[in-house]
Amino acid sequence: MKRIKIKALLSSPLLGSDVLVKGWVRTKRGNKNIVFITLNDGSTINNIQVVVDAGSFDENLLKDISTGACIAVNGKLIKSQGQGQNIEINATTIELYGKSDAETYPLQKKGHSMEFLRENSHLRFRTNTFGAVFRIRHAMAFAIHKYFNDKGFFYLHTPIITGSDCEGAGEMFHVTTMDLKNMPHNEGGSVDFRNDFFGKETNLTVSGQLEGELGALALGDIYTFGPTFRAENSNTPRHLAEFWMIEPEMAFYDLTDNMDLAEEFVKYLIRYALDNCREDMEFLNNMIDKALLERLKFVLENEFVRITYTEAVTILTASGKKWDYMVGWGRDLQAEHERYLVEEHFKRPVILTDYPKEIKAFYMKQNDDGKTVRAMDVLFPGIGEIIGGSQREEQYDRLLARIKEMKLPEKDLWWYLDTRKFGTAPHSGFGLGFERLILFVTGMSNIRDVIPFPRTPKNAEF
RNA sequence: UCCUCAGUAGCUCAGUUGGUUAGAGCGUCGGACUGUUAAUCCGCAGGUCGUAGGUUCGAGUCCUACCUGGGGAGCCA
Repeated sequence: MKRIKIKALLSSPLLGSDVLVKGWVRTKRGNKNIVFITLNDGSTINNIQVVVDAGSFDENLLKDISTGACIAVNGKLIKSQGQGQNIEINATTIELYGKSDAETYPLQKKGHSMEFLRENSHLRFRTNTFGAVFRIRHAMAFAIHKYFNDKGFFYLHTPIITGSDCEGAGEMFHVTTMDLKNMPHNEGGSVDFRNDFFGKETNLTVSGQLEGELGALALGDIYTFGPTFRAENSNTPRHLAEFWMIEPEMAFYDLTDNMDLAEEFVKYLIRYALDNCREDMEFLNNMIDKALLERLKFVLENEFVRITYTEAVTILTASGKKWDYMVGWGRDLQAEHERYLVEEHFKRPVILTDYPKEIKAFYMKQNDDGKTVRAMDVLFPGIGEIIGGSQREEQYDRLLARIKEMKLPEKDLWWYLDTRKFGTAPHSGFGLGFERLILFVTGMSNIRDVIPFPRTPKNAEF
């Protein structure tokens, strides 16, 4: 007999038919005569109740069916006599695949703290919350590919090991095959990488953007979606040392096109989650964040506010608020400022544009005022910056001048500069932190709980 | 990295101005119950109080350092 997934079983139940389900026991209760097993197989947040006539089964088998055990149940699908569910399975045979010692199995029937479950990341998939989160995470990954594919974007695989440290996005993890206890040094005292695997210093990528631009300036519209690495000692609920990023890069897009795409893209993903992950979303709305669905619908129904950095500074100055950090043109906006704009002043997502060039990356297109660049940050309530992007500087001379001004290693960027030398084109792009999107969509509050195996300072277990 | 709070039973927590044998709920285990819903009821077991020093007649409680975790900040996505 062929196994049926619980999701399929529940969506079109054939009452009276014999079915075979396989899954993990959530709870078991009952007495000498009748036993109820709540079974979940991960296909859906919903469980199927298995009813067992205790007299017709081996006592020891029933004893071994404890929370966490894995079983296969063959039985008849019937209308439930009880209250909590419509259908249930009247067990004919039960095969025990794997026992789960009740004394040592970490997960109880009752709830656990997020911190405890994080220490048990190998088992937390078996909880309702993490089942929901990771099903939604999958759906979002799928929707990202669908959105871009439908729009004619090409998925470009940019390298994970990189030989350049030019993006300036953060501290990098070194990649080497050399003996760490016996690193060769050259006369100046610095490490000699000439005999290393790549013959030069290499790192894990902090962004695929620069390579993405190379693709866009030939294929038109591309996107990357892959892991990125930052060796920053960031200890916050919004940062990971290893996280996934989506970076579209589009030829012939100006900053407005870029903003339009970013807004449409994020709204598409939110709508996809609401339309396709309904039960998981409702569970999270009930158990994790009562305002989740309402907030997501609000974001869908309202346009993002678009203002310039200069306008934001004016608003912040005029607010009369006492800030921990000073507001002033030329200073970067702090979390408290961004939060005020998003959560108090506008009460909706905000896109800030045209930042002072001094606080932004070298590749951003310089405005004619000589002071600002065509940057955009999309700010979300509760999360802060979810997207950072810009129109890129396509003029060779200006880009080179900026590289020199910022004392970046010009010779390492020869391939990047070549795109401006040969058939340059206006283009734009942005980066979306995948886990930050998942945070927003699920209502979870710690980024470590929306990636299966979080990598953070002092933590690489599992 | 900085600020701040916390670390006591498997889990979640209580523990009075420092004072005898450190408590509860849940879970586990044993028992009861013929339809349960994170079942219910009865009972047993379970703790070198994060680690290392120190103060004191006496430390879970006070002090110092370190470790781990939460929240906030910085860096950013």
